[in-house]
Amino acid sequence: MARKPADQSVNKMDILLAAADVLRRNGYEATTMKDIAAQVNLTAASLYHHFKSKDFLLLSVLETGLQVAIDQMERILHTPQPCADRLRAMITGHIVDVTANPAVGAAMVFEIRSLMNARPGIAGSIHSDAAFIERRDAFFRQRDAFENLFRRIIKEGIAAGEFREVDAAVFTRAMLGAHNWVGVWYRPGGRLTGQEVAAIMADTFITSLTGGLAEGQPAPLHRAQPGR
Amino acid sequence: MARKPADQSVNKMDILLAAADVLRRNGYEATTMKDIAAQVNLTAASLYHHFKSKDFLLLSVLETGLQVAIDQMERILHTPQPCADRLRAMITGHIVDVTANPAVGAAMVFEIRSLMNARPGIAGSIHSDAAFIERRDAFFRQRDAFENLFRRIIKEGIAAGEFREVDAAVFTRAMLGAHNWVGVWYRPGGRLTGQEVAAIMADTFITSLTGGLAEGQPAPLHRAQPGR
DNA sequence: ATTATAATTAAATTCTGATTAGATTATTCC
DNA sequence: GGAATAATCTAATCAGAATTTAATTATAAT
Repeated sequence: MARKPADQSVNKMDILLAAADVLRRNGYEATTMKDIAAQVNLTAASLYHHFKSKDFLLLSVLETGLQVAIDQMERILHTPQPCADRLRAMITGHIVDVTANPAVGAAMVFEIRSLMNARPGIAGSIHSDAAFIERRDAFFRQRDAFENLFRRIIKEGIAAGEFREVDAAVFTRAMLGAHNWVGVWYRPGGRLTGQEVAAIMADTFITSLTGGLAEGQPAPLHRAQPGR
Repeated sequence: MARKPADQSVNKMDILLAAADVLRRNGYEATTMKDIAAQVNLTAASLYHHFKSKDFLLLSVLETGLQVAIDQMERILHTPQPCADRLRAMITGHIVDVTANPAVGAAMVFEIRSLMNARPGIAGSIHSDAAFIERRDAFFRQRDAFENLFRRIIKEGIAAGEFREVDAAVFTRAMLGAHNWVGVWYRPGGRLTGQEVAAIMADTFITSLTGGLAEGQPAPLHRAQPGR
């Protein structure tokens, strides 16, 4: 046919990564197409060759980030280890992802709402586009599925007697809130690596579930000295 | 002097609450002065009688929300109870606040970045206003102070032997991430009340620190059955 | 009642930013 | 080399939004 990805051309993935980065800094509404374009040495108009609209671009960023995370979790989940070990792997996997690419991680936290509000017809987005709504809803289903992966293994661990009885829904959200927040405060090159942060966080939640008594990494416990 | 708060007039606090609500739904950039004004039956122009600019309005929303939280924490903190009990009170206090007013809670999560980016001179905000920068920086100092309240009591608990040794910085952020996230998913009238959510969350983190062995609420623990 | 001022408004101003239209340039296939 | 198409650009278009200005209305104190 014609022109291939060459020197001056960028592909969609380049744009998505650049967009994620700009989004992390500025947020969806404050990010202009020009900002994103500048990041990959294009003009705003050029972006419309790759994406139908700003909304679709955002959606693509989020879809990509989420899919990576889900794939990884699924892989871990179907492993024949104790629940605690699998959960530990899931937590560290997720957090390492987030620290490796804080832009996407932060977008996942902050831009969800913009996506929800990208209502067709309503001032702002002009998508009478059923296509958009459909893809957006699919994204939200995926996100729920992601949350469910965690919820499920917690329930499994409780059923197996590995974990104490907790409210799986709230516990899961506490975890995911903590994970998501990492994308906000984590800075590469700081005191801790992504791996280290991940290990600490996993320890935090696994200890909460097992009381620090079960298998897994050692979780040194000072016996409480009642009464301060 | 003249006109007092009467029928048609609204006071600043009315506007702040309304603004928090609109902000939660739309986010800072997507929220127009008109949106906020409509919420209190005013026109956009009227808001400028009460607030110097949109940035100042946002800042006021956040300041108010944070101050409420800090006051409450301080009160709890200077109580002569074991660290675990004080921490529990702090967690539940914070989360009940968030669930009682998810708008402010969510703003605290989502709008922080808009506030950071409200740079004077830079396209968008026109504050060459040193006043704005000063107040904004003061806000960030307050936010750090808030985080420190939690960090401090964790360290105190570790020193007292009540808590196991954790990385206080990361643990604190895990907690606050979980708390903040509540403002995002919590819906009044759902399965759980704010109090219930708060209790579960407090339990989650305190158990992680004490191994469920110390004082405090009972944290039933199924002995792990090693090897699934 | 008069006056001073607080609260509000409608209308104008000015900018920014998403999106479109119409070329232009580069690349591959024949 | 020519045809077809991809990738990009420049220059409009167009709407929405923050802020300003210049009135207008209401209230309290004198």
